[in-house]
Amino acid sequence: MPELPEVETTVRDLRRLIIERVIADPGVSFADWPRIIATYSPEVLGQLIAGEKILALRRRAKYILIELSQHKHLVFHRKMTGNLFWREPGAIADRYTHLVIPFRDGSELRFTDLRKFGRVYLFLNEEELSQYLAKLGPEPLEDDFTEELFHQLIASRRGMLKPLLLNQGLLVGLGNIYVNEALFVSGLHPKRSAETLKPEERTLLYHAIRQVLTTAIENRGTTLSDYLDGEGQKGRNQELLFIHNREGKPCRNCGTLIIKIMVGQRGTYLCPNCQPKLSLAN
DNA sequence: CCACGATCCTGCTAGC
DNA sequence: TGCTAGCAGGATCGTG
Repeated sequence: MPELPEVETTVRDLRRLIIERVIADPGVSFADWPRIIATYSPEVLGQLIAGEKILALRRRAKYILIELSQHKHLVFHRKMTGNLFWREPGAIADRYTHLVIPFRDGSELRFTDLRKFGRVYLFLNEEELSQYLAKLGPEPLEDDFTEELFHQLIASRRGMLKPLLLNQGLLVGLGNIYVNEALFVSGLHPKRSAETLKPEERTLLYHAIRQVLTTAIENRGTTLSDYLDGEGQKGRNQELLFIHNREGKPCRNCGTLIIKIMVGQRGTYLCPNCQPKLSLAN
């Protein structure tokens, strides 16, 4: 579930909440599903992070990067239903908690995940970290993600737009919700082959992607059912979605009823009027 | 390069 | 009401 805006919101929250806190010894106080920890056993992870101070938090793609000393990094990916939040000392238990990292002050970092797809990694140095992240494409909201770069990335791709934009090797951060939204905003059909786009259509898509992500961050992310921010609170972008999860409802632009189809095995919402199958001028 | 299916899990709900 | 098939913010791997 969490896509770029949700991960960004969580990172900003946790930055305020856990930087400077020191991890207790041992560094793992609860772990009931060892597979959640991808790189070590719960015991070894607990030893490796014990006594470490939280120095910085960053987001890369949909990963939350927590920097410790000597460039050690705790890295979380929440996949579909994972959440990461900070709790005060003595806070009541959260459902679906599978990993707890205690701080010396008694507060906790809790990783919850209904479906158990989420993962946590510990990388011991910059080298290990960057090697793991090397597979990822550029960040769509960074300054170096120029319109020119986007044109280059997709101009000669023959795949359908929808699965292409979900590919984190091409560009990162988009998931099912925001791809659906961005294609609607740019008036493009999800099954259009990227190579059939005219330059002006690629430009529309470029700006739609950035607009949709930026707006969602301003609204603290989209909570359809499971997503919670760094304090365990819901986002509010779900009220502003144009088409995602709005099958049978009127398009906010033209009133045509929104339909749902499957594209690349993912539920795909679109307005048949605003997103015609072929380009308008052919 | 591209499409498709299976896989990792649990919970909810549409449809019978 | 009760059951069950299918789907849900992701990503990876194998096949053709």
